[in-house]
Amino acid sequence: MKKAVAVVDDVCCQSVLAAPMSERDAGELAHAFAALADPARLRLLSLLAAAEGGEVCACDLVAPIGRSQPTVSHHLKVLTEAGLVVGDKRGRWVWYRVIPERLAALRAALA
Amino acid sequence: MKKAVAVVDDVCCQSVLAAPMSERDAGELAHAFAALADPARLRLLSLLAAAEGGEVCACDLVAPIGRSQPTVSHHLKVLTEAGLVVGDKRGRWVWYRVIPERLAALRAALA
DNA sequence: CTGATATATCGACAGATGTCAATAGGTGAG
DNA sequence: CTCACCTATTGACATCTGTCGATATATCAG
Repeated sequence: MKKAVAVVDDVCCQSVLAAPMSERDAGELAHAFAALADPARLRLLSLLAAAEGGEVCACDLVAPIGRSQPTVSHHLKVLTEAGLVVGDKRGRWVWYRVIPERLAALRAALA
Repeated sequence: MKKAVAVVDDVCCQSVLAAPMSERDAGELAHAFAALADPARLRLLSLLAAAEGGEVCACDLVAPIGRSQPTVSHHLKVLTEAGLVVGDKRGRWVWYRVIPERLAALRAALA
């Protein structure tokens, strides 16, 4: 039984620069970088990272991003599936926070 | 008169995590990450980085990537416009190499 | 000049992606 | 229970993107 982030756990640790990549590895890493290849998602990440307590209610993410609520929800889903953020449901609200280890893994892939 | 890489020079140095990003900055950074969001381009980067001398003739990049010559040329153009590689024309051939500072800048944006 | 080779560009097309309006699902207040 | 509110999903649509075949451009050999 896989956890939500398990699908991307194995993209963590090899560098693009170390040795020629297989098509499969490159595809997985490309999918991870694709999660960063959108302005709305980068802004969501920066809002979460800069927040006090490290987490923000989804309801407070719609207005700053300047997109509709469904669009923001969509981007949060993409970030979640990429393992970059995680959402915690508390009553009616969902609080999102960055998963720094995942960002570090992508950073390491460029080193 | 701008140089080829000048258009992306200003995406270098701010971190996603430091503070909320503007839509404009996020758009530029997203465009940079988009260059990494393709398996063929990641494989091209890894081939260049792993090569002795740090450079490879474009003619030797087509077969390993498993795409047509026009497709590889297209990806090399995308990487070039993103400032990640540079091509040096020598006679009939073009030798490509990675620009490590540019990769480092993207890495820094995740730190 | 002519032909061969390397690279880039063009045109076309299928598939992926970002966006919104409408709506569904879930939760708490009264 | 009923209503208001937050979040996610669905459906539709325009745009972007990766790919290839065909072709253009450039360079060198003979």
